Amino acid sequence: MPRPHERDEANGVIRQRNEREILAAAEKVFATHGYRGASVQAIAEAAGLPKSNVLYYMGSKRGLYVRLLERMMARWNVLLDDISVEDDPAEVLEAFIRSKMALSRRHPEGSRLFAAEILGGAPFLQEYLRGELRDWVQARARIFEQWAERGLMDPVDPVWLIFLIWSATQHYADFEAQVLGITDRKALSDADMEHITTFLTRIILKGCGVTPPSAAPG
Amino acid sequence: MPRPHERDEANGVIRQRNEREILAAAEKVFATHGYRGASVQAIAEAAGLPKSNVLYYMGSKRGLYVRLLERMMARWNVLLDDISVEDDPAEVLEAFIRSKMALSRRHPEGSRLFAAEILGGAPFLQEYLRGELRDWVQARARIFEQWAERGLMDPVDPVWLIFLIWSATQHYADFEAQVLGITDRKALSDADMEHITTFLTRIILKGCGVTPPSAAPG
DNA sequence: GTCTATATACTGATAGAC
DNA sequence: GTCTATCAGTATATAGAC
Repeated sequence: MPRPHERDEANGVIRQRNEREILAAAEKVFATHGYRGASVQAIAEAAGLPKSNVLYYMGSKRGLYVRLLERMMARWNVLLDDISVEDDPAEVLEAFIRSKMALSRRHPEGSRLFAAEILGGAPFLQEYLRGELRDWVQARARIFEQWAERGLMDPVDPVWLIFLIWSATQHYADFEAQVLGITDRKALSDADMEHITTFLTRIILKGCGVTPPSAAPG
Repeated sequence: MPRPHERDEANGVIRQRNEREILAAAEKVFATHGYRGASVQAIAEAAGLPKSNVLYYMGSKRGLYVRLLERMMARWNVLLDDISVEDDPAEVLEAFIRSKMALSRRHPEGSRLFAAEILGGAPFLQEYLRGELRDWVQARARIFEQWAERGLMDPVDPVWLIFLIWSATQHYADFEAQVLGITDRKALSDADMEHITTFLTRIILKGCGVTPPSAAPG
């Protein structure tokens, strides 16, 4: 009878911790170097484990990468709650900008991993972009159009508006190195992020003719 | 006396053409896979040349990459003409957005190459970001502030405004795969780019309280 | 100037000792 | 479950035939 397997609970704990370490390390390495440029060796070193351990836990480099993409999509999906024509445009747009900024803030490596995947032509995410995400964008776009018909905002192209919000908010994760270099910072503080969120909300809401929430009576 | 070297002009033409092919191919491959992920082999195949030919012309992978980054910075510098407090904010901001969109349009691979470099922490561009580019941003920022003091635009943070314009315009090159997937297009047409430029100009100018050029009397 | 052959290091993945 | 040793394949770069 093998002795080392006796305490399964303990091993489960070790496994959990190692998997967490590997996923965190891999997210960073894939985000920095892209799929091809990332090596299992580099991931293992960042996780403080031998290379074969990483492959033992994750099966393959490809499987690990797909798992990370799916984890990021899941985080993303949390934000994708439905909206209705009856909602207040200002509140919805501000919540949209704010939650997207919070996601970039909480998961900068995941955001960069996603960006690297898109930059490389989205070889693993074609299906997601042309399916789930397209449907989500078009549903929101229809609501924006109805708001414009009701005179609650300018008749701007709703899809370009969504892309504008995405690009403006992702920028602070994806181009962090540029932002920090130019502004002579070592990191963006919570206060910085709050200022940027307020700034973007203000420009975008005013830019598409949405009345701020405070001015709209209940 | 060696014979093959007689016609230097002809060889010069071949060299020029090969170098051009290699640079174009390398820009694409580096943009797609990042520095580490790109292989000289893949670049050579894309250029239709043997691998050692690429290294013969370019010296090393690293040298080729740096040369491409510098070429992109040079293209960029063309846009960096000085502006003055006396200029019209609406005209300057529109020209800024329009020229940046044109650059993304003309050199999408270069734009993605730059994006991949920043995404990976800008290991080759630290100096440029903290020097030349920072100075350029701060000079423009000061002008924007003076415009705000004169009541020509809202007192928004000028640096965040520059980042907003950069992110919104770069998006259509860097995240092209996402834009095409979601909007069910095979490519962005010139008309699309013109619509997007008009859209962004409208939102951003209105968003920061700049009066459009037509409304401002000479 | 151009290309084949090769040197040396590293890649993802696996077999097998413990 | 964990790690060492090793596989075949590919990486950058160069030496040398033509």
